[in-house]
Amino acid sequence: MARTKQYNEQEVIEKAMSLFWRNGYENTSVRMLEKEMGINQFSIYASFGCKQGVFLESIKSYKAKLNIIFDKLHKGTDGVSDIKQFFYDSVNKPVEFGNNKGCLITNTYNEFAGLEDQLINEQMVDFMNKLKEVFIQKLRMDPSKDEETIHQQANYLVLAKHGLAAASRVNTKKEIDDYIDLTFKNI
Amino acid sequence: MARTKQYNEQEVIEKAMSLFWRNGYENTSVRMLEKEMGINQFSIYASFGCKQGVFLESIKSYKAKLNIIFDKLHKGTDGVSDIKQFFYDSVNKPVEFGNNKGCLITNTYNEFAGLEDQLINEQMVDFMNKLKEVFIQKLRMDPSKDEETIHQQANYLVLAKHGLAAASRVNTKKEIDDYIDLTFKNI
DNA sequence: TCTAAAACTAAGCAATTGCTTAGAAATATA
DNA sequence: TATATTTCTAAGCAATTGCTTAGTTTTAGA
Repeated sequence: MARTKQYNEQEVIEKAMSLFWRNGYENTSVRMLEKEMGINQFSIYASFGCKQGVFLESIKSYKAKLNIIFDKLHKGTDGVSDIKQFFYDSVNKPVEFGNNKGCLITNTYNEFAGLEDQLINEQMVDFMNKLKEVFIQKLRMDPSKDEETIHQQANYLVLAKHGLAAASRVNTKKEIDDYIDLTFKNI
Repeated sequence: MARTKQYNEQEVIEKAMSLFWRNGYENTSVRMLEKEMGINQFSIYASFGCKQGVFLESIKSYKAKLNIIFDKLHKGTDGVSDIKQFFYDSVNKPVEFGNNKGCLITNTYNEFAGLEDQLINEQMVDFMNKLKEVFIQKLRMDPSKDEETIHQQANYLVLAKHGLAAASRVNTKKEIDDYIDLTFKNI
């Protein structure tokens, strides 16, 4: 009945994600997206509605990638040391898929922290809660910890993970490793 | 010989600082600065050269304010517990001077982490190094710590401080306090 | 009191932003 | 093969960006 799409939406979102990851949301223009995604603005808007639509899809795609290390954490049976391994994975895996620095989610969290974008904030809070829940589940594996300690430590770890992601954009590997090591000395 | 300035440069920079602190650099336009500073664009450019000039002066002004708690840390004689108090001060004092969230330096650090702005990066690195130095000095007060431990812990604390500032923009007081407490548990 | 120099106002500059649209090109079905 | 329908190209939209400038107002010193 009509002409066929010349691009694959998942493929072009992957490219958009990489660009957003490198530059942040505001510093990525639709013209830059055009070039990176290899399709015209018309196609971008036809497929994703608006710039924010492209971004939200990019985040979804990123989360899907993250699920690899997230699942690993979920399935682990070693409690705290699984969380520690998750910290290491978080700073190492991103290098594997795209060589971009930091974490797209955390970068976004920081970029939008002051502003009040409901859609984006939802994505962030959702992610943070999910993270905290898994941490709690892992911490509960240690029977010596009471519930209050567990929640306190979970709070601590979520913020530490957040700080780690921010640090991984600029700090050296040694600084990062020192940080992770000492973080878990407190647990 | 000529007309006198109708504004005080330090006063208007104070207002600019508050605006940058709330919105970040990119999300603050020169039109917004006009309104907040209460002076015309001509005056802004005459006094500070360019938008970035206003920003750099704002950062200087912020650092000066920060010196109050920085000096307190410097003069302290209790080593690690001075650092811990500095962490508490860092999240409480900002509320006193302007009720803005987080830390302007850290916000800037995050906003410019990906980009490569030399002038701004200089300011950031300078601040981080200064911070690390004081931490090292305080850690050395404990004679049981060897130099390697001191440097490792200093690295850790700088990153923790950074994460804390980011967290203080969005997290609750309890989460923040949990974080500080655990951060110093094993230092 | 006059005047030269600085401070001000307000309009305007080109470039960039996110987004739209008119029209040409392609193609699955009738 | 013909056509209806979608995809694509490329130009253009108003709004906003950082910054400039022509022209007016103010004021310290001659």
